[in-house]
Order: sequence, then C-alpha cells, then structure tokens
Amino acid sequence: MTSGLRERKKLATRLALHQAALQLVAERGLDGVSVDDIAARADVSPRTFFNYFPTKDDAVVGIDASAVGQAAERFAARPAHESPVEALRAVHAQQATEMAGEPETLWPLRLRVIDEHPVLIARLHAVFGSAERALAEAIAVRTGTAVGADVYPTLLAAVSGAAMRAGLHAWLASDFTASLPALVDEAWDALAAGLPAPRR
Amino acid sequence: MTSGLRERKKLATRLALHQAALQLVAERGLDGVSVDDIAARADVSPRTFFNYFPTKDDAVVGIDASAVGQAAERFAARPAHESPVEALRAVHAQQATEMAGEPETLWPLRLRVIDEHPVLIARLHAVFGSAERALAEAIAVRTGTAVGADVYPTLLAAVSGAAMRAGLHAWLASDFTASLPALVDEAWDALAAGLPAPRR
DNA sequence: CGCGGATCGTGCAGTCCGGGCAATGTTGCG
DNA sequence: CGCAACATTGCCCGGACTGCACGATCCGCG
Repeated sequence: MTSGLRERKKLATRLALHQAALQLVAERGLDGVSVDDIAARADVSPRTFFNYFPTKDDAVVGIDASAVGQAAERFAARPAHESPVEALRAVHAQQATEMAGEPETLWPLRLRVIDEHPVLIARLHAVFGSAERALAEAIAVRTGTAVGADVYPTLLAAVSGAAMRAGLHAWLASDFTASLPALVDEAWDALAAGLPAPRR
Repeated sequence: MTSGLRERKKLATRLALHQAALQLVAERGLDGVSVDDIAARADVSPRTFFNYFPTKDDAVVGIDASAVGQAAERFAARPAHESPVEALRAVHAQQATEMAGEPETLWPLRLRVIDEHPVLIARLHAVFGSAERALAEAIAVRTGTAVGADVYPTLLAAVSGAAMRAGLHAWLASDFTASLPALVDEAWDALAAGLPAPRR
C-alpha cells in the first residue's frame, strides 16, 4: 500500500516543497518568495513544482485534496445510532488529536504563516469549503434528505468547518499552549447549547 | 454624500465591469474570458480594470470590501438588550431581504456563475471570511470578551457566515423560487435549537 | 469665472504565474 | 534483462498583475 520507492519519493518531495514554501514565506513574506525560490530550496526544477501544487499558495497551505475528503469518510463510518452532531464531534476530536500530535512544529508554523497573509487565509477557507461540500453530501445521506431539499446538510457541514476553524484560531491565539481537542470540544458545547451568550 | 459626478461615474463603471464579467463568464466559462475581454465590454482600457478590482475573480464575484464590514456595523448598532444570536438574526433578515430585492437577476446570476466554478466558490468563501473577522471583533465587544481569549466570538461569527451561505445555497437549489429570508431564518432556527437531526 | 490640486484613465514595459508539449531519465513488472 | 509506465525537466507561451509616467477630467477656492 504505502510501499514502492516511487510513492515514498513523491511524498518526500511534496513535503520538501511544502516545508520549503513555509520556511521561505515565514522569512520573507509571501510576496518575497517566488515559485523558483521554493523549487530551488527543495532541489527540484521550477517546472516540477507544478506537478505537485497547482499554485504557490497551495504549496504554502500544503493540504492536499485527498485529506479533504477524509472528514466526510470518517463521518460516514461512524455508528448509525449517533446523531449527526455526535458523529461530527467524534470525528473532530480524532482529527484535532492527530493535528496536535504531528511533527510538532508543522501545524503551528502553518497557522502562524497563514494567519499573517489574508490571501492564505482565503485559501484555507477554500480548502475547508470543499471539504464541507463533501461532508454535506454525507450528512444528507445519514439524515435521509437531499442536499438541495433541506438547509440542514449544508448548514451542519458549514458549521462543522466553523467549529474547527474557531478551535484552530483559539489554539493559535493561545500560542499553542492550550489543547486543541479541548478547544474544539468547547466550540461544540456552545453549538449544542444553541450558542447562548457566554456569561462573564 | 452620494453627489458628485465623479462618484457616480465610478460606481457606474464598477457595476459595468462586474456585469460584463458576469455575463461573459456565464457565456464562455471562467477560462474563456480574459481581463481584456471584460474591459472591452465595459468600454474601459484593460489597465483601468485593475483600478476597480484587484483580480479577475473578484470582478466576477463583485462584492467590495466596503460591503463586507457592513454586517459588523449593523450588528454593533442593534439594541443592547438583544442576545448576540438575536441581533445576528435580525441583521441577516435585513440583508437577505435586500439581496432578494435587488435588480432581480443580479444575485441569481452571480450565484449560478459562482456555483459553477470552484475557484469562485473559494473567492466567495474568502469574502465571507474577512467579513467574519470583522464580525468576531464586534461580537467580542458585545459579550465583553476578547477575540483571542474565548472561542465564542470567532465561533459565532463563523457560524453566522455558515447560516448565510446555507441559505444562499438552498436558494440556488430551489432555482430562486423559495424565499431567501425564510431560508436563512430556517437555518437560524436549527442553530438556536442546537442543530438536532431533522425529523423525516 | 478661472485656476491650482487632486483624482482618474490610459499606455508601456516588465515580472511572475501556470500550463502544454516533447525529450530524457528512472522505476517497477514480467 | 527489457519493456512499459511514470516522473523530471526544459522550452515556450499566453495571461494576470504592477510600477511608472503622462494627459484628461473634476472639484473647491479665491
């Protein structure tokens, strides 16, 4: 499955490009970095860059389309007795744990860099957006409706993105001292309660 | 305030460019249209195009940054006794009514064109995203917290975007036969109830 | 009325993004 | 070992977008 020298090499160069992009942008800012620079640091030709990422911005954000559908798949695999919200909470809990546990500095660096460049924030929103469309489909299946027929699937999918983004944002704001899973869970608490104004 | 020949002309060319972009893309698709084409149909020089929109995509989406802050301002202006959710609902009701009442075909055409091009969906998400950041600030003020300190402001701001997008999507799915304000309101009902699974 | 100052439209030149094509090298399979 | 598949790369091109400089237009003030 994961075997094959070819596969591993591809993954490696992909990661190399992503990290090169991340570092360079952290150093010089988005406009101070060209695709050629990134390719150079990753030791590939500029032309090859585009075999891995369609856009400079995408290389910086570094989230591939395959990871995008993941949420929807995991959601669909949850036990049938769970309500949509319960199932989504569980999926998010798992994802948040994974993200917090990765190579340590990867997500923090990513989020810091993205947060400083509106264009990249937009790109991140876009990635979430396409994940949400897939998710809406899965939600519709679970609730027995169609995406077009009811607001619920689209709404819940978008809301789930909102919860995750809010969690990530709070994580960044805490300078990564807080626990990401706890923050995401907190968001879901508020959602399940109907978003009452927080008492001070 | 609105006076001045200059002001009016600017608004006019801006709208002309937007509509030209919209029509052309509806006819030929996004890649079949160049900035020069759009400028030509709007009767301005290609260079002038960029005085009005930073990007071809932005011209198609056609929502300016000023309109973006609008939601936050209106929210801030709501009576203080309203809860954040109540205030947001009211703002959305007003916006939805306005959008449904505009030059008729403008929003429908916009939404149809955007829906067909993933890049434009992304751009729309981006616009919503920056609106949400402004809104989060306003929510933080109203609830007496800070944006970094609590998940709530970011979350609610993102959720409000989700509600509006879900409403718009359902509106499009109904081929604009349904009432946009009603759809948005329906979304808020679900949110206030904690997003229970819809009964079939 | 008319005269600066500010603002807008425009052309030109240049950089960079991003993609199609074809040659070359590398990997994996029988 | 040899062939087929695929990845890398170079070349080239059109289109997006920017900085600059100049002319035209509009606005406010005397």
